[in-house]
Amino acid sequence: MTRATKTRKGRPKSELGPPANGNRTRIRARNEDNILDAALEVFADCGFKGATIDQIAARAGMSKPNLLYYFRRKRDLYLAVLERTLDMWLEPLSAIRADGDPAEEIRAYINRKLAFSKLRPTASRMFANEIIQGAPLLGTVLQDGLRGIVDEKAAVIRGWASAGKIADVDPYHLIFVIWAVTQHYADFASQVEAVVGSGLSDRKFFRETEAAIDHILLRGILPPER
Amino acid sequence: MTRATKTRKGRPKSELGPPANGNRTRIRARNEDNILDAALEVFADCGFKGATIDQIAARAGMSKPNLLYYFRRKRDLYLAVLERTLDMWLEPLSAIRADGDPAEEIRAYINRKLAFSKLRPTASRMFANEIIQGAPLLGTVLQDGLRGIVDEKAAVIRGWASAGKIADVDPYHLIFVIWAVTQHYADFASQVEAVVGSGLSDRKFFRETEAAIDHILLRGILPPER
DNA sequence: AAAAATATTGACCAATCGGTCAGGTTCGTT
DNA sequence: AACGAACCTGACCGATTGGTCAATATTTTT
Repeated sequence: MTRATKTRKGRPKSELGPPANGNRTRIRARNEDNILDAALEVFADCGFKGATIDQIAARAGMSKPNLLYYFRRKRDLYLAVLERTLDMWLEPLSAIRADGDPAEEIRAYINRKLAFSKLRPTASRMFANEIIQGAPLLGTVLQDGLRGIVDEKAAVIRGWASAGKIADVDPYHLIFVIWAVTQHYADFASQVEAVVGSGLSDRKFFRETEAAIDHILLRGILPPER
Repeated sequence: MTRATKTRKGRPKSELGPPANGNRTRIRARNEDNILDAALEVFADCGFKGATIDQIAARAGMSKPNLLYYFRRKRDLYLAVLERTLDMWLEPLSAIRADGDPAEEIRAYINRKLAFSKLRPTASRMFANEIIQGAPLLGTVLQDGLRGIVDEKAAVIRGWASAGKIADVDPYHLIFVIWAVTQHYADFASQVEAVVGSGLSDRKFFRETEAAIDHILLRGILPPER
């Protein structure tokens, strides 16, 4: 109340989050990006409840009310971060081509998924956090979209198995195994690091990991000939 | 202040948590058990920060101050739950025998680990939560104990590989792959359920899972002969 | 330049939560 | 019965935190 107390009011009040006109501002685009980047890190490190808006705002270089100006609720921000990376998470699976060489398609899928774990480990960890706790906030969003793609690709893999081009393994379990293994190196990186002292960001270790996974999943553990 | 305000005081005050004499009471044993059971569920579902003492106390059928009477701090309870299941978590690996048949030892290890995921899925999820967030509270406790056993068993596996009894795969990666796959069905159960509609508690699905994992890890994905 | 829209913040609030405390009840022992 | 130890609870407190609001600063538009 420094001076002047007449008629001014800041805004129409009810909807001050989104932009009035349809398209977004330069400043808005930049800030939303910074916020989403910061939120990804903090949510991955602390989980949904553990993360605080203050923490994210500080990391994004702004005040808490300013962050809330762009994302009205913590949950909104959380879901925005997940949606932003969902496509990247699903892309490797989508890229499987039914008309390619089966063994090579699967090997390429494994390697793409591992590359994602290397490139976006925090995104992987954030998904892991959410799913471990039963996907309470992501809910059906992920699962509906997921099931369709998985069913589709499982059919492709089953076709390969029926044609004798790959071993006769259940396609769903094959997909689960690939998910499990490739994501393990991102989600449980702290454990891997504790045991062997390296992570996927180490180029040499990445190549070794890739080779070992490819070998085990494609050729198995049993000796080459008996 | 109903009446009588003379000399009585409840307790010596400073140490009222632990029992005065060495051994524990019947009531204490029962309550601690209930609390640890309840805490495991809640911590697995919500993570450390997300879980509340009230929630755990309610699930254990007692008041919050009463729970705090047995476990003075939330962190104490958290660590107690982890320690209580750590042995079960490590046991399958410890049970690997250097003088057994290599392929059978590894297959048995895989199956023991999967059985743990079936029997104690919440324990697995609680460990997963902790490790994903960098094991901030478990810290070196798990990792020190872990590394020793892993190094030991990795040496055993390496010996088998050198002797040509199994394929020449890096033993550490082999262990990571087995961890990843077997724990996946507990930690990401909600995702598995969303895709195929079943979990390890379904006997038929459990047998299928066991068979698929054994097949992929032992024999690989490539067709049996070319 | 002035008005309008957008961006930013300090101060504040209500709810939640970890933990304390004084006192009361039950249990085991003699 | 009685006495101390163990067990239990309602009430409370301080700190944290998600979210609001009025007011101000900055940018964009006319």
